[in-house]
Parts: sequence; C-alpha cells; structure tokens
Amino acid sequence: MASSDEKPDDSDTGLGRPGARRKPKITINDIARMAGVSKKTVSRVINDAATVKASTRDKIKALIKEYDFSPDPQARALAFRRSFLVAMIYDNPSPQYIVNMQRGILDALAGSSCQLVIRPCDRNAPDFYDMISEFIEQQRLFGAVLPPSVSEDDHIAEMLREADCPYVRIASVELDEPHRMIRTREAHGAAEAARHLARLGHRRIAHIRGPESFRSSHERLRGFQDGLSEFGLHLKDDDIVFGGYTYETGYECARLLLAKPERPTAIFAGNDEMALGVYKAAREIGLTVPADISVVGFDDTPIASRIAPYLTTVHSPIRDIGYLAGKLLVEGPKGAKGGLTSITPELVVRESTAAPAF
Amino acid sequence: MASSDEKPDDSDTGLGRPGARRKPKITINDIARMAGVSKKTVSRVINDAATVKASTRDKIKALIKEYDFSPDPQARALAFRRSFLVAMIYDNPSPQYIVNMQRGILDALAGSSCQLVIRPCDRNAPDFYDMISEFIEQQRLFGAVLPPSVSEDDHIAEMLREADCPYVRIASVELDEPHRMIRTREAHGAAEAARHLARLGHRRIAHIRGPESFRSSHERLRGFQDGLSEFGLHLKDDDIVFGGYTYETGYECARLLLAKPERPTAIFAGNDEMALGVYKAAREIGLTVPADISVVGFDDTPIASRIAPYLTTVHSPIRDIGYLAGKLLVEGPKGAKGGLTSITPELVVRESTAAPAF
DNA sequence: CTGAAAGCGCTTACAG
DNA sequence: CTGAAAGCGCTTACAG
Repeated sequence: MASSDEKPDDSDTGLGRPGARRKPKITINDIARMAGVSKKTVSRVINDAATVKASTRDKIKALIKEYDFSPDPQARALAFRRSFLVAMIYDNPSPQYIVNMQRGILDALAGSSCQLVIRPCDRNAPDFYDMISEFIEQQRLFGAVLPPSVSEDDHIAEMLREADCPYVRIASVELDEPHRMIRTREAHGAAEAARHLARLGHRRIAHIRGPESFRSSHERLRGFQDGLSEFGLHLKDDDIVFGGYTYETGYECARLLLAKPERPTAIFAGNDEMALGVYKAAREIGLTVPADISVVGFDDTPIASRIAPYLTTVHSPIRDIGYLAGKLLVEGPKGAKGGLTSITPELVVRESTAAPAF
Repeated sequence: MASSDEKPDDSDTGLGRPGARRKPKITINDIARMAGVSKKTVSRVINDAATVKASTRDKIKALIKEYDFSPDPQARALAFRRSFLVAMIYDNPSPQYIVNMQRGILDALAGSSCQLVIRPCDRNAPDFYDMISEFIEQQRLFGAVLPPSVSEDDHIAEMLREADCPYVRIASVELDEPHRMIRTREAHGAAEAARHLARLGHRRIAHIRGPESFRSSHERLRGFQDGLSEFGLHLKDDDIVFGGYTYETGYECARLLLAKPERPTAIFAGNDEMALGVYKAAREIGLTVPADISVVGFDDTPIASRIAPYLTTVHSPIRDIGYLAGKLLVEGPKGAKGGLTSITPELVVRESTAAPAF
C-alpha cells in the first residue's frame, strides 16, 4: 500500500493552486502504527469508549497530542451517519437577537467537534417546508436549535424527529418535551413592567401587542395583565392594539392610541422596535417621554441604551439562552447546567418611565 | 450484498429514538442500478462532467428527479477531500453588518450544495491564530469569506492559501489579488459626505475617526479630506480625534470637540455608532442637531433611520457585498456578475445635517 | 462515452 | 481489553 509520506506533485486535484503541496495530513492509521495498536483502538480513545487499557490509552493520547492529530470530521460523519453540524434555523428578523443567539450557541459548541451552520428562512415562502425538509434530510445534522417563531412550528419539530435529529426549541410556552425545550418566562418580565407602571401611579395604560402568530406576544400580554391585576388595574379591550413587532407598526399604533380623547399616560410596547415607533409618534404631536407619556419596551436591544431618553425595557439574556440550547445538544439533558432549561427576563428601568403628570 | 430495501429494526444506532425507523436513503448505487449504468456514470452527471451520452444523461437525470436523490455531502466531501462548507470568519462587532453579510453570502450559496458556517473571533485573543488555523486545517473548507478587519490580516490569508482554501477578502483597499477581493470604495462615500457639508456652508468641520488598526478608518478619513479639499477646505490636526468605532468613544470624542473654544459646526463620525455618541454629547450641553451642530455617520445601520433626528450617513450595501463574495467562491471569478468586484457606498441625506447657524 | 478497482478516513458489527 | 473485516457513499486514477 502506497501510504508514503510524500505525495507526488501531480496529486493536485485542480481545485487548488498548481504546485501547491499540501503537507500530508496525519491519519488515524499513522497514530495506530506508531502506537503499535489497531486503528480501532485509536478510534476508541478518540471516542472515549469504555474499555481501553490505561497505559495504551495514555500512549495513544500522547501521540495524538504530539502530532496534533484530530480526526477528519468528514470521515467521521460518513461512518457515524451523522454530521458534526449544528444548525440554527430561524426567521426572527432582529439582528441583535440573531447575533447574540449565534454567539451563545457557539460558546456551547467550543471544544466540541461541532460547527454552527445557519439557516435563516421565511415561514411564508411557498416552499418553506420543502426547503427545510431537504436541508434536514441532506445534512444529517448533529442537532438543531429553533428560536421563535420557527420554534413554534410543530411540523418542523416533527420533521426533525422523523429524521432522527436532536433539536431544542426556544419558546415562551411549554410546547414540547422538557429536554427539547428552553423556556423563556416572558410573562414574568411583562408582569414586572406592569408593576413598575402601576407603582409609578399610572392608571390609564395601553399595550401595543405583537402579532397573533407569535406565542411571545400572547405571553407578554398575559404577563402584563397579570401584573396589572395585582394592583386592581386592567387593560380595556381598546387599549390593546395589534402591532407587527416593527418600528412602523409601533408608530402607527401609537398614533391611534395617542389620538384618543382619554389619552393613556403609559404605553407598554411588545418589543423595543415598536417602542421606538412610540417615541416617534409622541414627538410628532409634541409629547415628551416620559413627562407626558411613559414608554416600556421588551428585548433590551442596543438601541434601547443609545436613544434619548434611554428606554425602560425587559431584558432577555439571549446569549445565555443560546448557550443553554447548545449545551443541551452537545451534552444532552444533564449537560445544561444542572438541567436548567428556563430563563427569566427581567425589567431594566431607565429613563422612559416616570410618574404621570396629572 | 445485502442492499435490501428494508433495513432490520435493530439497525438503529442508539443515537436515535428506539424504534425510529429511518426510511432507507437512496444512494448513487440505487440510481446506477435502476439506470443500468455504473455508479461512476451517475457520478459524472451529478458533477456535470464533460462527456456522458445525452440519452444516458437524460435517463439518469429523470431518475434522480423521480427519487428526489441528492448525493450525501459527507461522502462527497470525503472523496473530494474538501467539504461543502463556506465559512464566514469575522470580528466585526456590528450585528447589523454581520447579519446582512450572512444573508448576502447565503443568497449566493442557495442552489449550490454549500452550507454557511460562521466563525466569529477575537483578533486579540492569545490563541487567535491557533484557533483559526486549527479550524481551517480541520474543516477543509470549500471557501472562506473575510470581512474587515480579519480581511486585513495577511497571516490569515496565508494560512488559507497554505491549506489550499479559496477565500475572498472584503476591504477598502486592494490588499490581495483581484479575484480574491471585494473592494469597498469607502473613500468615495466619505468624500460625498464632505461635499455635502461643504455645500451647506460648513467651514469648521471635525472628524471622529476609527481606530488606527482598521484600514477603513484611514480610507474614510482620506476620502473625507479629498472631498473637503475640492472646496478649498481641510481638516486641522486637532479636528481629527481617534475613536474606537463604539458609542462610548463617539460620545467622549464629541465632548472634547464640542468643548473647544471654536466649536465645529459639523462632525463627521467614522461610523453610525459614534455618531449616536455625538448626539448624546450634544444633547448634554444643550446643543440641537442639526440647528447647532450637523452630524454625519457611516454605515447606515437601522438606528440611523429610527433615531431623532434621522441620521445623514453613508450607506454600504452589505448584503450585496456578501452576495458577491459568495458568488466569487461558488462560481469562480467569472461568476460574480461580470467580474464586478467592487462596491461603492453612497451618501444618504436625512435630517441631521443643515446649514450652520452663524 | 463508460466501467472496475481502489481509496477518502473513519466507525460498526462481530469475534476473541 | 483488542483486532480484522466490512462498510459509510461518494470520487479518483486508470483503462478501454
């Protein structure tokens, strides 16, 4: 067998630069030969298999370290019938959310042999399920993490199960088995926002909620109502308007709300984007935040702490959530810090809320 | 050979759910058998190899379509000695930038068999080069795209060349062979900003530049100076201060600038983040934008069109840049729309600039 | 224009 | 505790 150390120059495939001479990559066979064992035994130590004699294991580990060997992911994947790819599949439009979650997952993947593959998608595309399905079948993923709102899609979850692909869904409600979920207790943060406004003395309060199709928008509304009711307050039907989680819809909704004869003294927006729209609407009709109108957001995006006045909002530790999700995939249910699979967003009080003027 | 259509139940590897029955995946062998040819011939049509008889090709293509067959990426990767992974390696901290570029690359990868793997990194980490090097050696990437400032690191580029990995560097200056570069003509946008301010009548103008270590910060400064000089204006040394491309540094620099006896009437910030810091500094000392001080940013992040007053800034089509980079990798130099490998950012005039008050 | 053989670098299933 | 054989699903190198 011609497993010589030197490859002839014409082994170049044409994909590379002519004359580029790859240093011959060391393989499991080389390690095995040097250790005087079979490659199967080397494979065992690579995969932390149960039973290898300590001395053999040590010798092999030393060799692996000395030659800086690490097994080829492609070959492993082929033999394992499973790639070393973790996919993040998402439709969330917020860059900050996406980037933070990617970081969190990556934090958890560091040191594992997995890489993070990203897959943004559009749930409204006609071929949405076909695309995702093809992707899942093809890649034989090591795992997938699904933030909202894809996480809320039971069909996707089923495709994943069908393909035998582990996954973690991130959502504000329990919509799958616990070991496949990270629960974000958004109702809690929303309730805090309600209490904060109630304590400041607000009585006429409005809410711009997110779309019907997002579970989070229900949870935020529910939590907010719960918090208010502790103070004997409640949201009247026409003090709840539907926004689309965007700047523009936040603006439009606020215009409606602020034009009412009995104008609210505080508005809780379903997310920061919409809260910024409220700022704009207030400005336009000469209202000052927070003197004339208090505003609370949700998410704590970077804009919240850069705009004037700084926005009071509910902070979700997205990166931590991503980390937990990644750990759950890489280490299994016991991996995620003692089985912690829920996260509680907290209110951050800044400048956009004050006692009502009247 | 027991390549039966039915796999026994105990073929389950333990990685999956017990009893989970994977539908037997169709392989190149199945297609070959059904087409009555060798698998090598099927391989040829998969890879668009030159010479396959038209009728044979058609028959195979029909079969592929009928059975919705697509070759296993892991197996292909192993045989090709090259994975189907395109990596985006970056240290840019701006979420909007990152997300847009990811989208652009993904746009270009759609339809290819490549997936996008992301690799954020910290150039200041002690093991920075080791990490990247290991990553590159291990993954046998199909290609890599490097936005600033990793793109400016010649050592990384060399590691990539060494590993025979195609790459595209995105930068404001020509720092590699043309087919390995997307050039962003940032000096052009900065010059436009200068002309805009000069035409408004500003004479006392300051610039908060980015860090020495970013090529872009030099280019933006240079372009700005060029634009000013067309009007016989120039930046005095102490009207140029060093920021760090962050909100905080923008604020600090603006405080210095605005405290000067001869206060500037306009400030060109090296990016939007710093421009927001200028807003804050101005607000603090009772200055109104743009009545008392005009502000221009660079990047056109989403905040620019959400904050009051809307920020005049230079828009870079990041997603387009990512698309070009992706195309360059997937289709080679001729792939990127007729060899277009440069992008020109343009000024977007909004509300933060006006004629000086004096 | 097409195929048989060998191989990519690992792991599984089975023995011992 | 360890190994020889077969195989994962493709492609390369070589023939014809």
